[in-house]
Amino acid sequence: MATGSSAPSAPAPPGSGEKSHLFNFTGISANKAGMGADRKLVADFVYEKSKNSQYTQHQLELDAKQQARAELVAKELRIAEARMSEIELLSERRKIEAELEALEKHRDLSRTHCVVDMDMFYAAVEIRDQPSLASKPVAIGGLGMISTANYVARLYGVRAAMPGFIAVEMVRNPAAIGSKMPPDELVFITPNFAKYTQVAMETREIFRQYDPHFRAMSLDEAYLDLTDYLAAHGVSAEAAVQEMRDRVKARTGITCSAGIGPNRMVAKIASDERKPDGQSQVLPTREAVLEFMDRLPVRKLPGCGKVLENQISIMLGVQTCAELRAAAARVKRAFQGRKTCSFLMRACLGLSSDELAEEGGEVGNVARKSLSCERTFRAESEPAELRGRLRDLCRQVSEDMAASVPPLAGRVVALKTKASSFEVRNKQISLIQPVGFSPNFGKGGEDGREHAEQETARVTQELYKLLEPVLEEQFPCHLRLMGVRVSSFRDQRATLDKGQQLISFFQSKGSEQQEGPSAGAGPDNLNTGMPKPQIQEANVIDLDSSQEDQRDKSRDPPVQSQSLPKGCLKRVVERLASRRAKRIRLSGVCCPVCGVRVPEDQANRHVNAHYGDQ
Amino acid sequence: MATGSSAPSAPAPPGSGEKSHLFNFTGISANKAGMGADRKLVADFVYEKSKNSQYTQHQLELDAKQQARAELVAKELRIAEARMSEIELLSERRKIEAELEALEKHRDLSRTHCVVDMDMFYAAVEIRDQPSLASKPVAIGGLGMISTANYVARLYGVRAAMPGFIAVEMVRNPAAIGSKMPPDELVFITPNFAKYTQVAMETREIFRQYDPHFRAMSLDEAYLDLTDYLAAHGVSAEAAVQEMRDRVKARTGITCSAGIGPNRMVAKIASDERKPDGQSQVLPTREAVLEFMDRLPVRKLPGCGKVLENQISIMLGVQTCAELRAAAARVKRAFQGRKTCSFLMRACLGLSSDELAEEGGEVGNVARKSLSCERTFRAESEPAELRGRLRDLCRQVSEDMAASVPPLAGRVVALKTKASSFEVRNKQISLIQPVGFSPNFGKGGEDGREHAEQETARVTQELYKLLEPVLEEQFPCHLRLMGVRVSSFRDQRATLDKGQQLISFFQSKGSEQQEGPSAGAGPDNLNTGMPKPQIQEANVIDLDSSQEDQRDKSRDPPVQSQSLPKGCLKRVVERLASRRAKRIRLSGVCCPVCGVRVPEDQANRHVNAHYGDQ
DNA sequence: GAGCAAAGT
DNA sequence: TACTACTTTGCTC
DNA sequence: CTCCACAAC
DNA sequence: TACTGTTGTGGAG
Ligand SMILES: Nc1ncnc2c1ncn2[C@H]1C[C@H](O)[C@@H](COP(=O)(O)OP(=O)(O)OP(=O)(O)O)O1
Ligand SMILES: Nc1ncnc2c1ncn2[C@H]1C[C@H](O)[C@@H](COP(=O)(O)OP(=O)(O)OP(=O)(O)O)O1
Ligand SMILES: [Mg+2]
Ligand SMILES: [Mg+2]
Ligand SMILES: [Mg+2]
Ligand SMILES: [Mg+2]
Repeated sequence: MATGSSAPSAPAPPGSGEKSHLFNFTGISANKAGMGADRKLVADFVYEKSKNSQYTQHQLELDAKQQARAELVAKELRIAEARMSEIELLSERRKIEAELEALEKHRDLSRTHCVVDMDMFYAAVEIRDQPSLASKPVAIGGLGMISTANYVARLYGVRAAMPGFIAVEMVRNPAAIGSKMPPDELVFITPNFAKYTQVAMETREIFRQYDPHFRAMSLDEAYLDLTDYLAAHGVSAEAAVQEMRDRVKARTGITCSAGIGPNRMVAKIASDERKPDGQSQVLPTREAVLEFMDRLPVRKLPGCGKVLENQISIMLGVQTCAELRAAAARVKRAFQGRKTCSFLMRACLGLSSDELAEEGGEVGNVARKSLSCERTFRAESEPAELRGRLRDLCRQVSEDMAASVPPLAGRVVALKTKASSFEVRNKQISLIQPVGFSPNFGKGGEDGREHAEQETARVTQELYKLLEPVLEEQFPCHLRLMGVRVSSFRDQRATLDKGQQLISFFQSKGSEQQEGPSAGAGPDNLNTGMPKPQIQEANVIDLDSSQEDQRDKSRDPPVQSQSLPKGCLKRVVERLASRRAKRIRLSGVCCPVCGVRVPEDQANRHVNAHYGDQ
Repeated sequence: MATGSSAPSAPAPPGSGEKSHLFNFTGISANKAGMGADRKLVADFVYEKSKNSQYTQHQLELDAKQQARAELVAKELRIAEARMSEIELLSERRKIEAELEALEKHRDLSRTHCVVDMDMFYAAVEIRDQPSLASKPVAIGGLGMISTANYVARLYGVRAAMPGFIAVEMVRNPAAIGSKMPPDELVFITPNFAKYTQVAMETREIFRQYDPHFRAMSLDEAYLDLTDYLAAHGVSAEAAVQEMRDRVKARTGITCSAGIGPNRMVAKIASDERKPDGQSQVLPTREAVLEFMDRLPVRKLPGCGKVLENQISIMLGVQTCAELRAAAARVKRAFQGRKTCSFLMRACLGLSSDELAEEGGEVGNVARKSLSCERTFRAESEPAELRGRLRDLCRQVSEDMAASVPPLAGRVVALKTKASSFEVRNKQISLIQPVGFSPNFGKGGEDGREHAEQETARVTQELYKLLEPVLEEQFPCHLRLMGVRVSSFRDQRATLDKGQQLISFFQSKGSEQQEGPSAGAGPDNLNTGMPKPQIQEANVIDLDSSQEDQRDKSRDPPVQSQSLPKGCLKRVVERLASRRAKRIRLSGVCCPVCGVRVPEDQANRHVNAHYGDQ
């Protein structure tokens, strides 16, 4: 099925009438698309709607680069394979089989994992609060960007991460994208993050009863190890999960879907199988797992995004996990030396890690590693204007650092810029002395408020003084985005809102890393494009693994939400947060973003404040 | 038509089955109600829905007090009249007629005033941006409170200042309030103040071309003196206003209505006559004006709210302006010594002031006299919690003061509280040295950001230190609202978002004030309830008037918006604002709330920030 | 001047 | 669960 | 360590 | 007019 024929090494000519086949893979790919609208037609539609935009121009360049690399590797692979003798091929095959068997030995089918994921989460909350919307196409977001859409809108091809103005046209003209829906008007709802957080906290109360150590991956998604619960209660996983989902629905009025499997990755993928309000189980046998995996498009593997999917397709001619497994030898050759290699090998066998490496944070919470704030705006050249925005970002970051528990101080500060051409740059500064707050900051109880604000102003200023010269270097420039980021925290303990990065979450440690450079090592950073780690159970193979400490595998209480815009609103709340944080005795709920306890009636406002204005 | 029979001096028994007739006048009264729903049924419905709430309990107490006072005065009036001899009556009548004639002499019909008021403003903007809402009942606000509603919703009885949860039920059950609309679901939209401000600024660009000195009374309302324009262009008022309205519609996509009359009050009332997308003119003849006024319910007079309306009804048995004029003698007796007296006398003759007393602010802008921030929350007793909220309010006020141009400093600081019983208290502190910012604050240009933030923190702290003890005095308490206000500004020049208070706007100076106590002076503060000033043209009678300087009557450029919630969001924006304010050279638009220039793409966010989160 | 209530958006 | 936010004015004590 | 790109929600 | 915001990871230089 490999395509890779005419490879335009230069950026595809924009506006050259026919759309670039490259842009194609930027659009909606095999994965979640489905339902009502034709993937290709949607991609075409989106492309047509923004053919001549800066955004598209930039995307085309990225795509072309990826495509060229993929095709080059594909070519090299073909050449290398052509060169290989039968003996070499046989030996390789045997080696691969041995490796797969080795992996197989560590397959753990003894535990029962479950992934719960709310259905069309933001949209569901809004529709719950305004049921008359249920029958209409609804998008959460605005004309600029959509965060999610209800299933009606999805029938028109509307998706998360789709610009709203395009979605509008799709709903008005369903025929153009192969949808049989009648023309309609897309209803937009500005996100109300506070509400979603509130709902999320309610769901987590329930999850906790099935696994006190569950991990929340985002506001709408949780990972549970049900093994102990099932043993203790003597119920089937199916029944327990059904009950849990019923309780979520009863408590929040919102449906969720769940996947049950012998490890988190399988459970995660399974959670998507019966998506709206359903659950599905992959039985804990090797056969069931492999059968389940085999029919999956590789894109379904968490960590396999559109770029890797395209690489696999172009380089290996592979679409499904079954094909991937069959092509294990080529995978090795194509991705050798990269984590992607063992990731793919393990993933297509349905293997993943089950441990909860609670690196850092509180009692098992995941430690935050960076904190940032960025904003898109109408492209701007005026230095004074840009400086003003930079200062706003610094203040925001400062306030967020102050509101963290414990307050943060970091040794790396970075400025992110995006030009009106969509070109992104990051410039970072490493410091000897961290910038930020002392660990005792915020302990001032009733008083010390003034001190807190002065400190925040101080950190704002320090960040600004550090980054303003960095910005200065960019002039003249025409920017549409700036962002400020702090990392390398002095104190590891600050908990993050979400639990780990899901990929390494599935893979824990172990990597593929250089087994010696191989075929795929194309020019420059060819083959670069994908970072996916590997799967890795509690008992993992770990070929290389020059990793850190392993610590106790105790699972831990969740509490958190998800990476969300911390926008303007955040401020008000943030302050409330930092203040509230000082007297935990107060009633209220824990904000999953900043971990701070806020009074219930403030919860909405509070969490909203973590998000952007827009 | 006088009612006043059974006068329950004690608060009406709550939940005593039948609703109190007192609560009746708390509800929607004669004025704008109309359309689709039966006033009384709506009032009943609302009452039934919240019969036993703290809110209603509190309202009933207020109503009972007013009702008792009104009935007492009515009784005294009746007694006094019964005592009067025929001669006394005749002499009084002659005196009154002389007074009316005196007022009449100063009637000015030479100028052409116009009031433009956007139709269902907030709702119109939202519907413009989502036209599919046009046919549905839409409310701006939430379950707690509605700011406005579209005309569809109004057919169900939904109104501004109505709690959302009641509106929901009205739309679901239209029959209950005498509406013939089919049951439906009310669509709620969270206000997006930034957008409304943007639209308002666009309308004002147009208004300015018809009267460079026009006054903006709110985001959606402007007062123009068209005299010069009409003379210069030789067009009729009707044509000019029609053209202006067309331009507003073309520019903003939103309709407005307008009233044309010989003075502002008449124009204002007229603007409501053909409300959706219409205009009406009251010709500049005494006869036309009187005919227009005569048929008006007194409630239509701006400044005559539900309490005064009720007083007039109970005390005078008067409903319309015609009756009011005929009852001039009783008006005098009932309201003598109060500004209400001359207000009513002048108003029912269709007289009002035309001058623009630009007291204070910039070149003709209206000077702000106070600045405040208040928040409602779930009733709370915990001192620590309340202190935290107090500090937030102080910070908000501090930031607003900093963002004002020029930055503010005030000599009076006040704490407002509302108990869970809805009882409101205000406690103020007068200072020798004003608290706030030096007039040069914010001149720091590119640098001085840090200083600005430290100063803001300083003022926050000063406000808090002043008010925290005041709060302390209230403990123990159970509060549902707190507010912080600063007034008595050192510097008069800070411009306000709206132009004058519309009542005194109609009356300029002149007052009725004590001509010696008369009949109505009941017990305590009987007769208290109404503040309305009088009407008063450029050539006004002004019986007493121990007023201040008169200054030049030059009209002045408007620029501003309206009193809006400055809520949490405000913060982010506010800061942007204050910063931006320092370099006015930048492109962008002027924020009507804080007067600051912000880049266009930030306008929405900016203005939104002035408003509450909710 | 302090405090409350009414009024407007 | 759920009755606003902001500003000005009038009046009383 | 710096920077970019990719991935996820 | 209008293509996000936050965090983490992998890989290359
Ligand atoms: N690209 C994005 N940008 C911003 N927010 C996002 C994005 N994708 C998802 N979100 C937010 C909105 C979603 O409701 C929420 C959960 O994401 P996700 O579970 O992937 O989809 P979903 O819950 O909306 O629908 P589904 O029914 O497919 O799960 O996270
Ligand atoms: N009680 C209130 N509380 C908060 N905001 C209000 C209130 N009343 C009005 N507003 C806001 C929302 C309105 O759209 C805007 C203008 O008010 P107004 O002109 O009186 O009504 P409207 O423009 O919504 O309808 P219309 O003028 O067509 O009767 O001010
Ligand atoms: Mg989901
Ligand atoms: Mg999810
Ligand atoms: Mg209006
Ligand atoms: Mg108005």
